Amino acid sequence: MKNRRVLEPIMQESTPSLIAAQLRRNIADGALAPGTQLVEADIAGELGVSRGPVREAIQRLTQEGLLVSIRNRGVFVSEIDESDIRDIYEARTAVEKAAGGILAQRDHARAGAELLRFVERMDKASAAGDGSAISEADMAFHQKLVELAASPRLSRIHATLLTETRMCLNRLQGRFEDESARVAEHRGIAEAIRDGERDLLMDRLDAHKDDALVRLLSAHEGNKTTAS
Amino acid sequence: MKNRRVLEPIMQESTPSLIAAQLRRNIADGALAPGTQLVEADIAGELGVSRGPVREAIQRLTQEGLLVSIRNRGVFVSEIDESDIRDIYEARTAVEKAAGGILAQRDHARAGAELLRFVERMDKASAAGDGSAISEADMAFHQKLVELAASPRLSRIHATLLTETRMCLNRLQGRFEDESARVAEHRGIAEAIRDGERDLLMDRLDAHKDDALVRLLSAHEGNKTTAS
DNA sequence: TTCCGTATGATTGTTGACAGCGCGTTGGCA
DNA sequence: TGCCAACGCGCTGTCAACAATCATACGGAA
Repeated sequence: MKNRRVLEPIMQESTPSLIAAQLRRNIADGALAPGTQLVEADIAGELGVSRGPVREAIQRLTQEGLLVSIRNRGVFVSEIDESDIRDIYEARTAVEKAAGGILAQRDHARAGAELLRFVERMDKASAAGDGSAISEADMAFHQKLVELAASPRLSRIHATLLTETRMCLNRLQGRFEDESARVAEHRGIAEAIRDGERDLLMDRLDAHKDDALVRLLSAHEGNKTTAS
Repeated sequence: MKNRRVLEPIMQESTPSLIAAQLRRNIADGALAPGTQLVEADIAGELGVSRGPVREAIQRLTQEGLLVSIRNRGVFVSEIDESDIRDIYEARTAVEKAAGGILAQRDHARAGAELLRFVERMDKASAAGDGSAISEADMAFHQKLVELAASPRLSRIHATLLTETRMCLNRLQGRFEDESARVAEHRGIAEAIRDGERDLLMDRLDAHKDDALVRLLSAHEGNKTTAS
């Protein structure tokens, strides 16, 4: 049986996966604010399914750390405090350094070139002044970086951390001052990979983390009053 | 189902958690061999609970990567091939390097001293020729290393990777040749942390990974016939 | 003999209902 | 007025039953 064209993998996503994806998106982009309570029955009714699949989806997000569940009370969207922001970026950088290390010692050139294309996208978005497009390309850059390392576990871990990062970024809401610097950082990372400069890459990834933390934490300080 | 336990510490752990822990232990120590099918109804009957909690526990382990679920077919204990072993150790080392980096720049001395205690335990077990005790202390060392970094996310990720490591180690089953070298490696890592020698620590963690991979992959080669 | 269609059995996916726990509120009492 | 206890409500935890789906085995036709 020979198919000249790929007949579409026709893999229907399971119901809980679909629900989880939808909830995850809503949490990531801030539609569901931190602290919000999610009620299984309400969501089930809203989606037209039973509580079972909803429960399963919620359980999944709980394990990802996006929700916290209190027995016999309810599940709530996780609140993110300053130490969480640090933790997220620490963990994310750890994963990206590992991925970068793998890339630096095989496939430098191709991976670097691929990543530079994402930097171009960021650059265009920056020139157009489209803040959300910059963030989008930013996320895509980091995701691609890890994806290129072809490590299932690193990819899975990173995906989780990336949605948490999105939650962090919602606090900034477009008030970036130095977007050109942000683009330059990514270009530096991509170039270090392209050239196989392992040590330089590690330094730049660490610096990228530190810069992001400075930006986020100062902003967090400013938003403190609205956090209650 | 009624719980007739009287005056236990309080059964605050949820039922699915207990089931998941039990299954996880059985998978980690090889009681449930890779490829084994788990049937919800059977487990439920065996434990005297309904399929609901069992399903939730299975779903949790699936997300951890210990089980693979095929729709309408069943869930099976994950098979681990050579690339998985590499991936597990790559990811685990990434986490431990991050944790080590945090420790090296604050709390060197205390953390190093604490870890050296675990090295002592390994040493004693090695002297006694107790293979499983060595592995136990080995795991405990790595867990403690990450725990000391006080990063919730790194800890959670690491815990998952550690159970997968246990699955890998089941293939060796006590045929270690150079256990003294194994102990020495851990001592070297602990000392590098104690002294705040960041670069040295990173090198030693990488070396530890490479050594483990050599051991495991050669053993894996030998076990290939039993893998069908 | 080989291939296709069908029947059957097993297992997961989904549903609605019931029970238990904790919080908030209300009512009574000092 | 202030405090305590009992009550009710909302929600999750758990359960048993039903539906959907896939793998396998079997039987018949080319």
